[in-house]
Amino acid sequence: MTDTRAYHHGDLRRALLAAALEAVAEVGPAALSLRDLARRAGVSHAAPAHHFGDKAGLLTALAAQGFDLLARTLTEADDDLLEAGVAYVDFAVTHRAYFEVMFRPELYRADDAELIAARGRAGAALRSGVAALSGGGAPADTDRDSLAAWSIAHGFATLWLAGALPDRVGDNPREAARAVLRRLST
Amino acid sequence: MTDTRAYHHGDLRRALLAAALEAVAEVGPAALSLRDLARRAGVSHAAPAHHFGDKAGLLTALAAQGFDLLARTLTEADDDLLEAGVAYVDFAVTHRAYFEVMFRPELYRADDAELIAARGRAGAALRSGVAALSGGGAPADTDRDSLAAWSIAHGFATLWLAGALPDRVGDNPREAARAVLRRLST
DNA sequence: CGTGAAACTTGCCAGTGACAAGATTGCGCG
DNA sequence: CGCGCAATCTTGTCACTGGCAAGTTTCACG
Repeated sequence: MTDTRAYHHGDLRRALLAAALEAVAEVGPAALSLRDLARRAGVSHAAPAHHFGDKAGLLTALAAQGFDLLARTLTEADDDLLEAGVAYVDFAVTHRAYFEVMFRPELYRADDAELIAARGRAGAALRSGVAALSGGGAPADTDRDSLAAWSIAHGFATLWLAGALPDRVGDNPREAARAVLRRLST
Repeated sequence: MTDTRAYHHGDLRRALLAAALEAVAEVGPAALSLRDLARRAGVSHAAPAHHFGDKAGLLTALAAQGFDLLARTLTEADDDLLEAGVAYVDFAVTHRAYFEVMFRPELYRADDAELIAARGRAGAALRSGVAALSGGGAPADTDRDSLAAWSIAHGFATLWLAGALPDRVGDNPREAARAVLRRLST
């Protein structure tokens, strides 16, 4: 337990990102306060700016981490498209804070190199899953299929997080998602 | 042209909502500033509070208007499920400001009566469209089908708005949506 | 006409993001 | 070993925001 010393926190960047993840989960990405993060990490109110420049910089780092994690998650379930979709929804629910930042590009620097790379990896994982399933169809078909698969998984996840779905869908996101996602593959 | 007079604007509530719609389109719902709205309407910084209580109150009114508009839009294309889906996506793109507020319940009062009513109307329009198409199936099937249809349309719309879709989908949302939504009905 | 309520204003406070300038520390290089 | 320099962090400040309180103006209705 390396507790907080004066000056040279040692791992401030990571500590701030961890605090940011908590804070986003509590109040959402837009209401995030840099000064609150600083308090949580036990540093002064201007310390975060040194590591991330500004709020957008911090959220950019968070989004990149999120896309990276999503890419790894999707790669694991790559052989089964239905399970990849379920994994996508599960990711959104389990790592809600990441997910909420990732798809709100107006809050971060969408032209960040590291972020673009991580997002590309996630997209590739998705597309390869679709290609594996649809077999040797034309690339244009794969394009449309992956767009459809992504749309339905993303839509369900988003609606779930927004609490917009009717009560009858239950409280088990994986199960509910599986039932809905199945509609695509028939 | 009833220009702004001192005291008793006459139609401040409506003027503020209109200004809010513009402002949301420009900076997003989270970055909305009540004081900016007041300036746009030519009133003092505390005038909005009188009509809406606080920021959440104003966004509640906006969201309710949005759900009402969506319900009417969906009702028009009710007989054709595919076209209803296209209309949903089109609504999101055309009335982006409404759409972005509607599905961010943490920003407004989700228990508002008027809002719940409007949202119910939109949901009913969606469900009736699905029921009409799937014919005399079991209600449980209709449930799942409408969830799937809603998910794919909502997902595509959300991804489109977030700028997350690859460039190859083009710049015509209706056309692109139609291609993707077709995957569901086959 | 006049009175009470509705609509709007001015004034204030705590909190926030961003910036500037200063203090402290550790690391590399002689 | 020690010294200078750059990275890290702090303190101080400014403009802006949301929300509240109290005062002012206007309208509606008896």
